[in-house]
Amino acid sequence: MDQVRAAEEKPRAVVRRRQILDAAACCFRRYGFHASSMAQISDEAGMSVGHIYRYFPSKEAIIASIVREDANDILSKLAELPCDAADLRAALKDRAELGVNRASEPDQAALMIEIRAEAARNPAIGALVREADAKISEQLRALISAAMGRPLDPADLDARVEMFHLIFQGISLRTVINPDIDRKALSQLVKWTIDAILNEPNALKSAI
Amino acid sequence: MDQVRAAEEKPRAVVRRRQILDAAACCFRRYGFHASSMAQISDEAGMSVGHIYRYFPSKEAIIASIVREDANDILSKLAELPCDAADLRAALKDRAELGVNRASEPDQAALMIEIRAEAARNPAIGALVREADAKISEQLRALISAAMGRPLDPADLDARVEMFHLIFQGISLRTVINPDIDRKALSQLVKWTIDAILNEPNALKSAI
Amino acid sequence: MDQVRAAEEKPRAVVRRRQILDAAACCFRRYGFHASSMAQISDEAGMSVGHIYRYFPSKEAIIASIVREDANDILSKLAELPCDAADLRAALKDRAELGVNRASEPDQAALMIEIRAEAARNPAIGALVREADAKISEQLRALISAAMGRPLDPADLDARVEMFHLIFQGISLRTVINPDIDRKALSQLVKWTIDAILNEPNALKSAI
Amino acid sequence: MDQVRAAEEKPRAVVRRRQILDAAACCFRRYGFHASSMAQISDEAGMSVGHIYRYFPSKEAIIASIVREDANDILSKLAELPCDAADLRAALKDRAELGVNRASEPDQAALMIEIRAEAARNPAIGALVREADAKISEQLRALISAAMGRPLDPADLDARVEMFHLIFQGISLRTVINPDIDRKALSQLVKWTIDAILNEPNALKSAI
DNA sequence: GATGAATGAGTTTTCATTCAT
DNA sequence: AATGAATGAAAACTCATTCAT
Repeated sequence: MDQVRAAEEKPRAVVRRRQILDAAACCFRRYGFHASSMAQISDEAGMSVGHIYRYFPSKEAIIASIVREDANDILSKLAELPCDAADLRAALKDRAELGVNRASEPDQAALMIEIRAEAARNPAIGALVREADAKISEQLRALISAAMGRPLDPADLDARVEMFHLIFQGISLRTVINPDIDRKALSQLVKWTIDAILNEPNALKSAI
Repeated sequence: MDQVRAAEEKPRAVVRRRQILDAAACCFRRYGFHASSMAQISDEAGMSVGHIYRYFPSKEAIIASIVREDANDILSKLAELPCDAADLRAALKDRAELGVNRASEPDQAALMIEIRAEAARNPAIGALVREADAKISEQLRALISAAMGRPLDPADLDARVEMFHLIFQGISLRTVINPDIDRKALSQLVKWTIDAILNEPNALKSAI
Repeated sequence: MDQVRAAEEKPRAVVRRRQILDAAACCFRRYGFHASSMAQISDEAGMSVGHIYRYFPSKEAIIASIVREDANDILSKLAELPCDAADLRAALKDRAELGVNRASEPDQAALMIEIRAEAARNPAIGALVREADAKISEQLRALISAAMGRPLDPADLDARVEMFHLIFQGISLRTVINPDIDRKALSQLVKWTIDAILNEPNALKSAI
Repeated sequence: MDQVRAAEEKPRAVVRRRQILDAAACCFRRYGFHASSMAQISDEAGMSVGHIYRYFPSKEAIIASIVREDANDILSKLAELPCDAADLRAALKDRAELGVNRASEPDQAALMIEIRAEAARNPAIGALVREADAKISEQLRALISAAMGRPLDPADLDARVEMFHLIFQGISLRTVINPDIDRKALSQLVKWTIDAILNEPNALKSAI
């Protein structure tokens, strides 16, 4: 019986946490972090306010969890890319379309901007986002280095990494303001941009 | 003395409004729209809370004013660009560096993301931002068309316009998370990207 | 224990609402609707300000509840009167004394005038009071018709109904200004007045 | 020149006070005492807020002035009645129609109820209203005694005086709630009521 | 485990009143 | 005499959080 319990006990909590996170994400997307009240979240989660506090010590902790999940999501997507240089460049561009589509999903976009805006003002969330970003950047550094097939000056490499971040987060940002972009055309432009980022020889020298 | 007065009397209100807008922008950058209380703004403005309401009917009206000023700022920058196609392409790239520097100013960046996050949930602010965006897009459509020297499919042109928005707003977005980007390298990457956006023939056909 | 609970659980909210309404009525009588702050009401109710808002969505909703209760109170008093014409005329006059006593209770009087003053300017409360009044008037029309034993011109009947309203509400009004009226003498005058209202043949023709 | 001044100086202030009182009465009728702001009054009076304070030390002082004027108005109307008993009874009933019409003027009615409601809560205004009422009551006592042609027990007389107050103030009260009363029919009923008040022998004995 | 009643500090906004000009 | 800029205390209302049941 203890085994049955052990097998159920933990999932119970996991399920509850999921309910809460989904409900919260839903509210946050619609109203933003500050305009979503715990009462709204508990309504959406089908759970009492007080009960949420058994699973999360505060509203901010819910936000933090959502930020972490969002980062892990991206990381797992990046981990699916091949590691050998030959396929990588093609794979990166092939994936561009998927990336564009994901970044321009209204739900994804709304949450992205809400998270970044919160990171700008709330140091705790800011640290979390930066930490998550650093992990993604590390992956991107490896991918870009491999795709370009030669070592880059660190600052140059970092700038190219930023360009990757920038493009996909920028798409989400734009989606919030203008949801009617032609995704096909945008994907093509993103591919050309990736080409530019991966092909040009030296961003630092040329810049002078 | 009446003349001195006449020259100062009207500005009095203008000066007050400026004080308030500057104080508010300062608070908004640091804490966001919702975490900035009218009390904080009035402290920062060196003015009583009640007095702010002589100049703005609500907190939202202050936000709206700041949004409008931000848009006008960009529009006036775009208006400085030459209109003849010959210089335009070069000018656009020359201006890229200025644009990157502006977009990566921490103050500018923080306000940009705050405004967009607010636009995502507050319909009134959303409409204002979209309206301002539309004006900027119109300018950009003319500039890109002129620089490319030939007509583009409207959806294709719009996508290229979005790429311009996306890059500069994306830079602000990234600045909030990672303020230490090498601006020189980033400027060079942006120039290459602008080249890609202005040179490639047809984003819609290739995309198929 | 569940039964005990079931018997107490629902009343909990009812008890709370009562506490709030009683506290509010008390404040309203003493200071009026607008000079009674939610803080005062919550003090009087022995409850936090925020908690009141679990039971009433706004201060105006509290006022509306009190207005409704006041009207229901009068209606239930009228419903106790006999329906057959024979007893009615006597009953109306017998009840006059009770009516006078009720209308000249200082608490009742203060609330009555506060409600009417509010109805004069607040359209929502005005509608509520008129609606409640209409119900009472309907009752009074039936009672007067029955007591007079013959049909009256509608405008004539309505005027007599208004005289009933006027007398009892007027007593409350006067009580607020002059609480020391001799209730016995006043009751007698009211009885004579009711006689006048119920006996005279035709108010419209004579008026010409 | 001093004489000219003296003849103008005082009127200037008098005119200003009038402007303020008229504007205030207008606002008070529409929004009530508490919902009328000094800014609204000053707008209506075509005068700056600060300037009003040259003529009235506070908002309450304006209210007090209006209350006093209202009372004087009624007193001067009563003073017009004949003093000899023969005509008086007829005059009182003749005047009933005028009284009914005045009391049911919406403007008059709105102010009357606002004043009484304020008197119920604000001791200073309460005292003022009672004082004014006392003067009117004194007049009414004389008129009723004269009209009845014989001495009444003081409490009896006072009750009849109250009935007079009650009827006309009650009409104002009802007008606020139901402005569509048939004034002709109401006047007739009021005349019958006045008959009842002036004819019946002894309110105190009969009441036992 | 689960509820939701209860708190009170905090929010935006209004307004009578003062006072320098 | 006249203005209206300026104040700040108070209002209605919200909400994250706690805790008895």
